[in-house]
Amino acid sequence: MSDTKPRTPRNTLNPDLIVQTALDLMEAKGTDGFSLRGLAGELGVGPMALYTYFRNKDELYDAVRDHLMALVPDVPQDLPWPDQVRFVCRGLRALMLQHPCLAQLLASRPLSGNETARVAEGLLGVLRAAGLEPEAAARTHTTLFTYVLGATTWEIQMASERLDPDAWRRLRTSMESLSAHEFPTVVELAPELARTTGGDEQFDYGLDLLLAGLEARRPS
Amino acid sequence: MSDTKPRTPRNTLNPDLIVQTALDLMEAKGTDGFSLRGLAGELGVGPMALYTYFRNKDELYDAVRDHLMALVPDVPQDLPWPDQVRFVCRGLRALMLQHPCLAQLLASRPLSGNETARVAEGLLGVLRAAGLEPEAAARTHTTLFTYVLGATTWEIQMASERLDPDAWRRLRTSMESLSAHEFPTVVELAPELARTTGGDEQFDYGLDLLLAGLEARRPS
DNA sequence: ACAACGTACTATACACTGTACGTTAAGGAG
DNA sequence: CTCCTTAACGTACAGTGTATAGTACGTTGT
Repeated sequence: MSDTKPRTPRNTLNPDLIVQTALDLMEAKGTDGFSLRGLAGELGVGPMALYTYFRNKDELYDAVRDHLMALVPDVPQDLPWPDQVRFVCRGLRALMLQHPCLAQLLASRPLSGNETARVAEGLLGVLRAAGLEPEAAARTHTTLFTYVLGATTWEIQMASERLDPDAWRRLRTSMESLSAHEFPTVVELAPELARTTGGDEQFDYGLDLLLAGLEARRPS
Repeated sequence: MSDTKPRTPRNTLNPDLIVQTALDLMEAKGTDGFSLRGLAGELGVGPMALYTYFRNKDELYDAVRDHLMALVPDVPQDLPWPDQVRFVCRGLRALMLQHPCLAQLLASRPLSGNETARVAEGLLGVLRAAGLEPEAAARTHTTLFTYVLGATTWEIQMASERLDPDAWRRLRTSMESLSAHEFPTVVELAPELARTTGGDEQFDYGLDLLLAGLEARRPS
């Protein structure tokens, strides 16, 4: 009977549960709205309980990132190598679009963890099998990764801007207030720029450019 | 005599002074260490004084971004167009490396402001003059911009990781602890990956890939 | 069976953050 | 001189991550 204190029972927490709940929260309330206190509250636990499993917020972020990277599918082996490259890059982009927090997690922390290594292994293996020398394979891998990162980060950023009607209208008016005399090309291409910001076609356009450059470079 | 309160005299503040001081602070203490209170303190003023000139922190960020974009040089007119593209992209990257906060400012806010438009005008003009159709010019502009953004953001991120010897060593050991059986290519290419992360050569490699793809695509 | 121990969690506290709200005084206009 | 706009102020609020110390539980050794 001794109702000393309604202490939460032990072993209610574990890393996987924390990571999964953190991920859910990030998607529900946005990456910036995520906080350790909010996460602890969701788990029915004091904020400091999380420090039993993660040394700090950044380490939790790393765990969430690796948890997400596990969802990048493996490369199919029965495709020409440029299509394999497309498969990996599109898969990573699709995952970033589905989990916008992944973009920030990838951009703000170094790559580490087994699942991240698995994705790198897939792409690097494709490039090596395509006949690229070690240095070219490494450079190409970094190029492709940073392109996917930049393009998709930008896409997510623009999409989230469109969601806030106030910010979106202010952006439109600031665009329209540009001097057509000072910036003729920007004003002329404004519709195209707005239309080509984001979307599968835009992403594939840049990706194909990189692949075309790769093929043009190799004797093959 | 009435020494009521040592109020700071009026008109000590103006937008340019605030922006310049904010920029100095961001470079001195890092983008994350920057705070409105710190900025106000540096200016010898209460935190709320800043709200006379900027509606919130984001608007101040926008002003700092545009202030920095003014430092991107204009495109020289007497060059072949691929070199003009290189000039703009390298110029933007150089500025981002010199002012690391610019990377975050570009990635986290939409593009607006006259100086930002000026840079876009320069690159778009080059692409149009090179014979690209409006849509292709817009797509290429977005591709180039997102590549520069992603590549340079990543470069800055990696460089700052190297500065913290503790984080750097943890990254090395986590790399070395990867199973050579599970990730043979990653382990094999680890030295190349480490060497090709960042640097002018890596940036130009990707940029040249994009330009080669562009030239291969156009009849010319 | 009972005491000891490590561990999982809690409580409190600190030094911060951005900013909403209301106040006050300086400078210019009438 | 008075009035009014406005630049800067002070206070307060609801947050943040996390350092430090304390507490109750489950397991283990005897």
